[in-house]
Amino acid sequence: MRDLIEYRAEILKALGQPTRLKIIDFLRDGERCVCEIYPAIAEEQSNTSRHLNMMLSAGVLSRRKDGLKIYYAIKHPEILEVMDIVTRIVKRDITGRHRLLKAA
Amino acid sequence: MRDLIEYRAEILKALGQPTRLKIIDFLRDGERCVCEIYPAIAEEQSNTSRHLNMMLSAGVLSRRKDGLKIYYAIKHPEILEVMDIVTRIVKRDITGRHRLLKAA
DNA sequence: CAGCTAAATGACTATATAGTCATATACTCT
DNA sequence: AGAGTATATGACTATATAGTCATTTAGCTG
Repeated sequence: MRDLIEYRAEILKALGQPTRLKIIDFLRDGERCVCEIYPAIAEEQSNTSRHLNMMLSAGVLSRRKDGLKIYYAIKHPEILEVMDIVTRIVKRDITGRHRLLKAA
Repeated sequence: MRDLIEYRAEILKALGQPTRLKIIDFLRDGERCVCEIYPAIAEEQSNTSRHLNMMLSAGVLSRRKDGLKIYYAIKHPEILEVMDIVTRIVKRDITGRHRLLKAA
């Protein structure tokens, strides 16, 4: 049970960062190579590579080589379920939240 | 959409840390006061308090005062859905993973 | 009010993280 | 082999994080 907690935390932490979230969003409809990902999310190639590797070793992404290119994909469909649930929470919760009061 | 990403990341980050995960697990069957939480997870009162406050402002927990005691609870039932999904991923993925090879 | 209990916070330390720039590695094609 | 493209990594900086210990704040009760 101890190890399960660490592993769960690792997955959730991998998802809990804006740049990585952008990557997850971009990978939603299938695998993409790094050369497609970093321009899409407007981050440096090296930074993107680090985040991809981080999510790979957290068990969030999978990797496939094809010649020069390396394709990353979301490893478990449930990851997208998680994202959908969190999005739902945010959208429902966002009304009346201090966070949005600055937009007023 | 920009703000949504930040907010989603904040929630997921709040869940992605072992000590906070222990708290979430402990709060699974209902609200508890700080004085129950920190002995249950075997962490210092001050450290526990910080994590609780962090999850509160991330929108993961809610807080209720009752006299001297302050009761925290999981704010959205969906948080538990997220935890269940992640647990399922971990349990399925854990076989044949380097992480578990050290136990061999 | 005095003393008690519960929770939060200040000050600090050690470590982790995100990001950048430059470079190295790996593969392809001529 | 050499040029070119795709990805990863070393070295570094700045900031964030988790944790500890000591103290403060808040509310209760005698």
